[in-house]
Amino acid sequence: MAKRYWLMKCEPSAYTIEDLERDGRTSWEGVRNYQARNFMRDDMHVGDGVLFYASNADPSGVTGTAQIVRAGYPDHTAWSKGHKYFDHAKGEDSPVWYMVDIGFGQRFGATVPLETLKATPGLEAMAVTQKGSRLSVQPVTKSEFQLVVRLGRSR
DNA sequence: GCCAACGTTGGC
DNA sequence: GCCAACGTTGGC
Repeated sequence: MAKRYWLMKCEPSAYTIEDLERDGRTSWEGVRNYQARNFMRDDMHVGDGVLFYASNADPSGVTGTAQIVRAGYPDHTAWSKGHKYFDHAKGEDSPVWYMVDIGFGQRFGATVPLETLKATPGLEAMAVTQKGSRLSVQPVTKSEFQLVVRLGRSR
């Protein structure tokens, strides 16, 4: 299985690359979008690379990297009553929502801002640089991943 | 905080 | 199956 690459968004008020550096690894629960769910359930594999993207941040952008350390498994928070991600329509017998675990990779010296991503040749096709793109889990190519890492390391 | 763009829901 | 209404996302 060839290694794949992903970009995952999170608001800093929920979780940051600094949190991941401290924790070492974390579970990526709470995704309630079918397209993102499909990527996590079907296409993510241990060892895949992840660009960690801070949304609604100042500035928004890629703050570091991670890797998949556990492939897709049912998101139990969807059927935990009272949990903030509880989804009453779904039962434990037929999981609808999935999550993965990610491990810390590296923290960039500074955020690679969205503005920079948009202005960098070779990154034009990234979903995150498209207007109106809201997908919180999205595939990126190997060259896009490597380009962003290079931008991050030089900061 | 504003608001445009998007995804989902539900009436018909 | 259409589409208006609604809730959410996320840049600014």
